[in-house]
Amino acid sequence: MQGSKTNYHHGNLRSALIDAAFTILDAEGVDAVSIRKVARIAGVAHSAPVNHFKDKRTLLTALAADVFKDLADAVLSTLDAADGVLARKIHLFSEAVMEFALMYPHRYRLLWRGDSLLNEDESLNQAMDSIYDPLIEMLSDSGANVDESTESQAIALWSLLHGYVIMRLDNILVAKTDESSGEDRLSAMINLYLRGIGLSS
Amino acid sequence: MQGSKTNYHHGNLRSALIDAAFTILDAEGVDAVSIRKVARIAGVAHSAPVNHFKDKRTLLTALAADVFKDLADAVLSTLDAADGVLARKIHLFSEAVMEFALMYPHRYRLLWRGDSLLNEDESLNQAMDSIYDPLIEMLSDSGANVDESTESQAIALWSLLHGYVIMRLDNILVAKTDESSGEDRLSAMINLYLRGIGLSS
DNA sequence: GCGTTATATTGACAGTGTCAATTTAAGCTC
DNA sequence: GAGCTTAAATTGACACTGTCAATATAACGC
Repeated sequence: MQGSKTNYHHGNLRSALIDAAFTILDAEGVDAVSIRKVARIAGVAHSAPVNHFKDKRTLLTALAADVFKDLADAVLSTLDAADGVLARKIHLFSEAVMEFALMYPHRYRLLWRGDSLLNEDESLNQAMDSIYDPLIEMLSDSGANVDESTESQAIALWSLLHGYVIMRLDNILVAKTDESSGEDRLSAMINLYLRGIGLSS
Repeated sequence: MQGSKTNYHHGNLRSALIDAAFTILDAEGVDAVSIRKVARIAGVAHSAPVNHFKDKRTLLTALAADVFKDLADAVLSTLDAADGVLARKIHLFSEAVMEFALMYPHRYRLLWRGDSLLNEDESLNQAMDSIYDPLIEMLSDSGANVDESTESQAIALWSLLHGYVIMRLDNILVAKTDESSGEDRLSAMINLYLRGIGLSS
């Protein structure tokens, strides 16, 4: 996605900054990501990043867009390996999102920090669509026979899934009742969803 | 909940600090809440709050606990006004949460900033239970006849609801497809849920 | 009234985001 | 290649921030 090796003063500082930001993000969380720390890791002056990200918000937004794209890649590659059965695909979709969130909890959290991001940013919205569009497509050539529109079904799945995932990450409610197998509970919730859209049981 | 009028140096600084924090929170969001600003509004020195909240996390956690309690109050008072039909109660429950979130978006967001809160804090968990327990109770003497446990049903509802609400607040996905009536879409999603737990259609 | 303790102040420290002025280097035109 | 233009990076400053230590002050129990 980035350019060549070493063209300018630094090379391609932009991607170096993003790499550094991800390192901090993964290790210490969103609030620990600071422009100056990122610059320090990349080995440039504290104000160098301004040429590539005018703001902290802009930096975080770029990160979030990358995360959305990575999440989409992870999820979609899982779906490819599935047979054609919709219910099965939905289960795989959900498990893939969950797996990603557990692997990169801070990256996943960043996606939902709407108050720290430029929600109108075009490349962010494009990255979100890279998940949403396939989801819509998956649901639209389905056997689901209910009057809710496909969009509603997609939003419902995404809502249910995200709500559960974030509660797992924060250990809210879930941990109390669910000492053992989170996978099973996720699966049960997806079955509830499937019944809701009129698929199997 | 707080004590008398003016006992100590300031009176009851603790609640004054919380009031100030809510003022900032509502106006500018979670990230704008700072200990020093809160102290300034309350008219005390910048280090005075340390006696009541040793940390910024501690302050935010106290805020979140208050918000959970307020949300519980709002939701439960709505439920009281309902007849005994479970499906109706679930709709009202959801609408009440949505309404609260739209009225106090930044307060609602704070509830889900797990990485800025002391998730183990006892009074925070107690405040969460003040919503969760009635929800469990509501679902348990239900006519829902499905093998998922009541806890799973509660978690599913809460997940679905929160996921949808936060997407509305961030204008993710929802706004794209849903220019007009968010209320209707919420209602449709709850119907999906009701069908999922085996209630009506 | 006196000591103890809770509460508030003051001052300092390192760190932050952002801006303005400046230097450096790359790219382009002739 | 020389010279100009512009992008990229540096430096220094400003007003903030959270946190800590040392100090002062007022309330309370006795």
